[in-house]
Amino acid sequence: MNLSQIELLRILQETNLNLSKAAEKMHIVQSAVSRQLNLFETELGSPLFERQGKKLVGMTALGLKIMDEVAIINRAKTNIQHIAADFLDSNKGTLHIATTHTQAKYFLPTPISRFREKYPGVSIYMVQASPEQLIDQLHTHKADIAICTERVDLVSDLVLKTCYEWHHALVVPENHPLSKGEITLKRLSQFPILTYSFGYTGRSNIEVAFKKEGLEIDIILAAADTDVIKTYVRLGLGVGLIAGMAYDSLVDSDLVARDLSHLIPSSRTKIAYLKHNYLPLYSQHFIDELLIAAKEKTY
Amino acid sequence: MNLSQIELLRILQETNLNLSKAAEKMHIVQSAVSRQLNLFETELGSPLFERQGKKLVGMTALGLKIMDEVAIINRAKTNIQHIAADFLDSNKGTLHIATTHTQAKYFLPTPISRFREKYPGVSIYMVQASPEQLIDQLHTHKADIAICTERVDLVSDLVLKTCYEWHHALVVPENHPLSKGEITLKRLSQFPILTYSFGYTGRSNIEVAFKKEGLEIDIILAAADTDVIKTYVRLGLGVGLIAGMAYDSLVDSDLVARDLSHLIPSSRTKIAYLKHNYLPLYSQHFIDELLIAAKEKTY
DNA sequence: TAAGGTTACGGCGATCGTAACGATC
DNA sequence: GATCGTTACGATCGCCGTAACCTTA
Repeated sequence: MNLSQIELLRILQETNLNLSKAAEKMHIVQSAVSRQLNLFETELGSPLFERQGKKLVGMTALGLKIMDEVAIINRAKTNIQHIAADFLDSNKGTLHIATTHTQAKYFLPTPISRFREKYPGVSIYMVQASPEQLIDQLHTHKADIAICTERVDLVSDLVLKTCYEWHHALVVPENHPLSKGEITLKRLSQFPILTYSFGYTGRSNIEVAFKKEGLEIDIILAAADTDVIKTYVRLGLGVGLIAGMAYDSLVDSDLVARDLSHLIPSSRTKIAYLKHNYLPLYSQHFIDELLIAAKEKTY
Repeated sequence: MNLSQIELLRILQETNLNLSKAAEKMHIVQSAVSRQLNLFETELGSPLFERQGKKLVGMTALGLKIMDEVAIINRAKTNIQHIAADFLDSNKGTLHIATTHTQAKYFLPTPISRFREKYPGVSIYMVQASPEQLIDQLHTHKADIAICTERVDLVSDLVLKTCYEWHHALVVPENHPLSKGEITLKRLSQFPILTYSFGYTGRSNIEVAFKKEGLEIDIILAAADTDVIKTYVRLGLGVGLIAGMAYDSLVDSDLVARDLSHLIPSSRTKIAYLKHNYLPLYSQHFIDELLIAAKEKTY
């Protein structure tokens, strides 16, 4: 048994049990991969893969049992490499951040630019994704840290830190009836609403609030992106329900924002990363930076 | 990085950082070990060990950080091998049981002989040890399963199963004053006592019981071994406090046993094994056998 | 016939063993 | 001088790549 055989198993999983593609990923020829797999199987004494003819079509019971351990080994192996690299120069490295549009545009700029000043040697990669995909990005090691609001509570192998709490805001054009007077859910529900797509940026809290009161809402536009919402609010299509931090009093001076914290439950934006993954020192400092930035703002 | 380098690190720990002994354990010459260590250190970019001259005298901060991951990899590696071996022939293998004298003599014979009938291909090794050592036996992989009463609750990386609950018994020669009449702690405390060594077989519960009543006891013999206690009870040195299951009405017919369940809190004998270790099927059946035997008896 | 996998064979490189040397107690 | 570790060098064994071959969609 050796580490490349272990890695091979992982890669085979990623490539739908395709030896040729696995060979490509490992930068060796396909025959070598075939041989290594057979060697490993004969060493263990029984096959790890179901075969139809010569093609791999699935894993045997043994294979499945072993894959857990394989994942553990691969993780620990890269952890060792990361720990060592971090130890060598803790100011150098890469940081892959997965997040949604709202966070990327309205929250992250400050902490990221501060972080860049402290760690000019760290290359930052931003991966924008839908909330559902964020966790997957972590699991597939395409991202080290995910920042988002929805759907992160379910998974158990994540470390979660609450970053900040925020409220929704209503945005309407100036002179819109809702720019004045008391706002209630009932009054809100009488206007066509523009807000986030399902699964995005606290959308579920909006659902909950209206449902509780037994009110139907007419969502005529659901976007992943606050800017799209604002654009159509400006065009008069309806009223916008957006995250509080997404209202910029300078740029959006033609819109009126009104706090909805008394109507819609607050949302929590969270930082998530894999429990068993090594995070370099600078990553931990980045998280600190996020938490500091979060404290400075209130939405 | 390769698996033998990872294993080398583990073995170096076990051998007090002695390269020569590590080489011996790995069945290669010492120079090869030296080279592999240097290769690994240069691959990672910084040393893992503190050196005085050429001798290894400790681990660097990096080395210490990495050892956790090393342990994980080694464990997963042997797990894979065990899983495969188990899959190949689940009726063959070895089972190392660590336990104390009392369990070995009075509890284990039945479940072990039943187990041997079902799994004649499994070689059973019994490792007798003091309760303190038992957990260590698990950690050093000298034992797969530990069975004992004391001091197993502290450690977190163990799976614990309560095997059975038992009470202490008093044993005295026939015609001894305590062979008749009501027994109280106070009355007991007036006789010289023979019982288990500290840390053994529910001894701590005895301490607790007397201390609660503010009674001093005069322990004139503390043994790891019930038979020693009985022997000296027979010689009239004092009264014996032993585990209920250690009284055998056939062999010990010259002694009178009296239940102390109303005086001394009951003890729990537990089965312990490492959380992240693969247990072969037969081991799990052995545990089942233990639990069955436990139910059949009452002490 | 293209795509995926196996088997045979030759060559190269990684790693081992021998051995001589250096250091420390 | 005994113990422990490093370095040099030759030999070996493992693993890769090329290539021919097999099988199935």
